[in-house]
Amino acid sequence: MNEVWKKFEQHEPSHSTAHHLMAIHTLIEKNGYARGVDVAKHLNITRGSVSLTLAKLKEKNYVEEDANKFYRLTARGEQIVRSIIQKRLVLRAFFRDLLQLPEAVAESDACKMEHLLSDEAGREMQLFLEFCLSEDPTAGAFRQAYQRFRERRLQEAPSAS
Amino acid sequence: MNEVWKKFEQHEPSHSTAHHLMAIHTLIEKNGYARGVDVAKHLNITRGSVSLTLAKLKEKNYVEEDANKFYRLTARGEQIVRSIIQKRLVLRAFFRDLLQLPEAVAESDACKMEHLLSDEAGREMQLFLEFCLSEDPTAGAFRQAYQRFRERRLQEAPSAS
DNA sequence: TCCCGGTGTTTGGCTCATCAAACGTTGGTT
DNA sequence: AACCAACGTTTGATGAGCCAAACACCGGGA
Repeated sequence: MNEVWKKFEQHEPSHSTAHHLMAIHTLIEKNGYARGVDVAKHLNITRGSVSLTLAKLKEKNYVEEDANKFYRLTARGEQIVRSIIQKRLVLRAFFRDLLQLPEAVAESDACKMEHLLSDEAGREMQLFLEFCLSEDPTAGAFRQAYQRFRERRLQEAPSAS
Repeated sequence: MNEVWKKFEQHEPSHSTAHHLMAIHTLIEKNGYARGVDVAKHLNITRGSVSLTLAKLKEKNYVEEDANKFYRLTARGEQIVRSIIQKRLVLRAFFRDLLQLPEAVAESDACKMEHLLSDEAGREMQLFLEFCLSEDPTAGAFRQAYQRFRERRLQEAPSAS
């Protein structure tokens, strides 16, 4: 009956894959290189685990390593990282700036979902957010009206499910 | 450095757990009962797998079974199901009605994320959606303005990342 | 030169969630 | 009473990801 739910497990990239690729990207941005031990420290897991995981990601053609075991992202890896970064930013902004959730919650929710959001949804969400937070007077009026609506609601029912 | 990302794996409930509980709920709603084989068919997995998984969920006090092996949700299980249903509905409506994504994409994205969204985010999202889709004139104007904004954007750049 | 610290790899083990297949139990038919 | 079909359970296996610990390499002091 239900077929959609199974796609979750096979979802490419997995949460782990996503964060390994993101780690390499971030480390190269920051330090100019990314070795296994750097990835391990960044993700707070062991070198052994990183070694195994990155070997698989190498086979899948997401990452490469040079003669000195320094990791690089392939074009495919870069593409995935770009798409995840876009979704993370959009999700975080949505949660924080539109829904007014605390920074930490916005961050955590965005991190949990960033790799699962479809490309289409990522695009549409960005468009939507762009308009919502724009200087457009309608958008501004909307934000103010929502603000009032929300406060009224929270006063009426401080904790309704 | 990064500590948030690890919460994903330990996230309670897991995707699998969520769908087992949802299956029991749905089947009882529809048929009045839920046996192992019903859950298996509904989730499209084997009876063996269901047997093992539900044994664990019984230990975690999410489900119970009566003398005839008919499953029921405990109060804790019910609570989780309610929270997931709420998030699924909110997410689906957000994707479909606000972002105007195709039904199938909205459904699939909602299913992937429903169990990961925090309660706070679920609540705020529902509030936001309620206002956006309400009869409030400001909300109506906003929807129209966004519609125009979106179409303008899609004409300008039919496929920009 | 010898050794040690930092790094990568390998191995054995663990949990979760799945499968296939064998096995057990039970209730209804004949 | 005998049997079969439906159902639950158990077992051995798989694949992802993780850990700890042992092993392997390599380069820079002393």
